[in-house]
Amino acid sequence: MKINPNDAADLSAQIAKAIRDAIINGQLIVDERLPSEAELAEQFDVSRSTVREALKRLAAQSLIRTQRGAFGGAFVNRISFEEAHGQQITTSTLLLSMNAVSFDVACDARFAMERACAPFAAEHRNADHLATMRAEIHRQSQPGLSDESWCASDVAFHRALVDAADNPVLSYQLAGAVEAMQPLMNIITFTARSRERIIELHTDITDALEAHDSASIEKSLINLSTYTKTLGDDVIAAKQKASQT
Amino acid sequence: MKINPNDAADLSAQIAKAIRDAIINGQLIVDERLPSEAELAEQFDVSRSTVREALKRLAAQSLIRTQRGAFGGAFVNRISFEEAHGQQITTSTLLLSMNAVSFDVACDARFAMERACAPFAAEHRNADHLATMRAEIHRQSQPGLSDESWCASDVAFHRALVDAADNPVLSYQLAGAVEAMQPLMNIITFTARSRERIIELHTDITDALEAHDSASIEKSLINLSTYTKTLGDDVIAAKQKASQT
DNA sequence: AATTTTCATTTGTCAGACATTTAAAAGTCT
DNA sequence: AGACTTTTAAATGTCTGACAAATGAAAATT
Repeated sequence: MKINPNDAADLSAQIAKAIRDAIINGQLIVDERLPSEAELAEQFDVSRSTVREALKRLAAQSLIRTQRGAFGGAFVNRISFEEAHGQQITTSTLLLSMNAVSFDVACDARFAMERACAPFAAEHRNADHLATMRAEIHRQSQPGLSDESWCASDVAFHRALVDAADNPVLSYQLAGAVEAMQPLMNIITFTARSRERIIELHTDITDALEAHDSASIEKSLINLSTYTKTLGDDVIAAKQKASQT
Repeated sequence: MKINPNDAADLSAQIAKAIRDAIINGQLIVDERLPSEAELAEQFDVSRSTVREALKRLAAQSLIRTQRGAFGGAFVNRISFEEAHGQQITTSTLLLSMNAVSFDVACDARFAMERACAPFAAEHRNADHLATMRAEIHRQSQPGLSDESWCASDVAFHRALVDAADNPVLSYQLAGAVEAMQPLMNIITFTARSRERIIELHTDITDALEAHDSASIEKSLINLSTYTKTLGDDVIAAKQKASQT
């Protein structure tokens, strides 16, 4: 593990990169203990503070974890789906909010990916998934539900659909995309009428899932995507009109 | 921006979280300058080293960038698709390699997501995309191509297909998934015979894309997925047989 | 007016100190 | 001997103070 003296970047960034590369290409394996901060400082010929800044960078990416005490230190972390998922949400959420991604583009992406789950979900869904989805539909149909609760239930519904695919990689990718979309979805005001329509589509999806009918799931998801985009466009049009007067 | 005195976590982690939250919920906007390290140290009542460790954590997530000099400091960073993409690859690659994700599961996820692009790609593809894909197919058909070059070309081919969807959110998600899969794909030994078959399927995909025929793209992608899984299973079976003797 | 110099501010790095945590090792008691 | 307590060494966490290096603004000079 060497750092490049010609590199213009900060020393702590260079050291973080060196260690990160060692982890990625397998020179450091899961749960292996890194040398102590003092040893690393000596190896890289920098101060302990600089090493610490490098380690904090790696910790922020969940690449290492640290433990205090005599036999503690920094250990290569086995990154979990949970952690990866959390990071993906942070990154994707900011990416969408900071780069003026249009509602339609985000909506297309989200439902396209969800549609990708349909065949697997149709095959692997079990009673639990169906029960969760029907329970969420029931919650959604209760009058007086706050917009927040509605959205939370919507996420839970789609989450169950994704999980029905029984593929942790898809779940991790999709759940991240769905949650990252939430802030954008919040521009929509869900009227009683639109909720009714969405509940219809949710019911269609659940029925199709129960019938192992992948094609119908996809069809309903396309309808849902189209309808959601309509709602979004209406809000945007209303805003523009309001700003013109 | 406050830190919670009851939180057991490291001070630098708490401070990083406080600033991260402020960025996520919009209290700090893009390109806004954070207080100087000395000021932050005073605000949070910690030492400058602790503040610096917190800032390095945020820098590792591309949430801030720092600049030296009189009017420098830490600025809220507009995270780009490039950066987000890079981070996703790092995270996903490690996630797959560290969590014993089976070849089949990863393969299913990858091709399912790619299939999600098909309808959009069929609609938005232009001559450039087709040209890129045909050029990669041509490269793939050259004899004596090294395994590395073959894989690189394969990635470029699929990247072009994804980009044809003309949806940056999909591109960012998909390109990450495809690249993260590469290390797993490397277990496969691409014989001349298997390359021939894959080139056939690539040609089918490109032809269907040219014809705006989304359904055929999806069909070919399913075939490609199935075939790739067969190749993977063969390798795994061969390994098991070898280890038994 | 253009150029150069000075200067204040800020991040990057270093050195050394002490606090805190932790598990092993040593000691003590029954 | 075995269970419990104390000690101890090693590691991270935090703080202080210092200096280097970069950088843009302001002042001085040509």
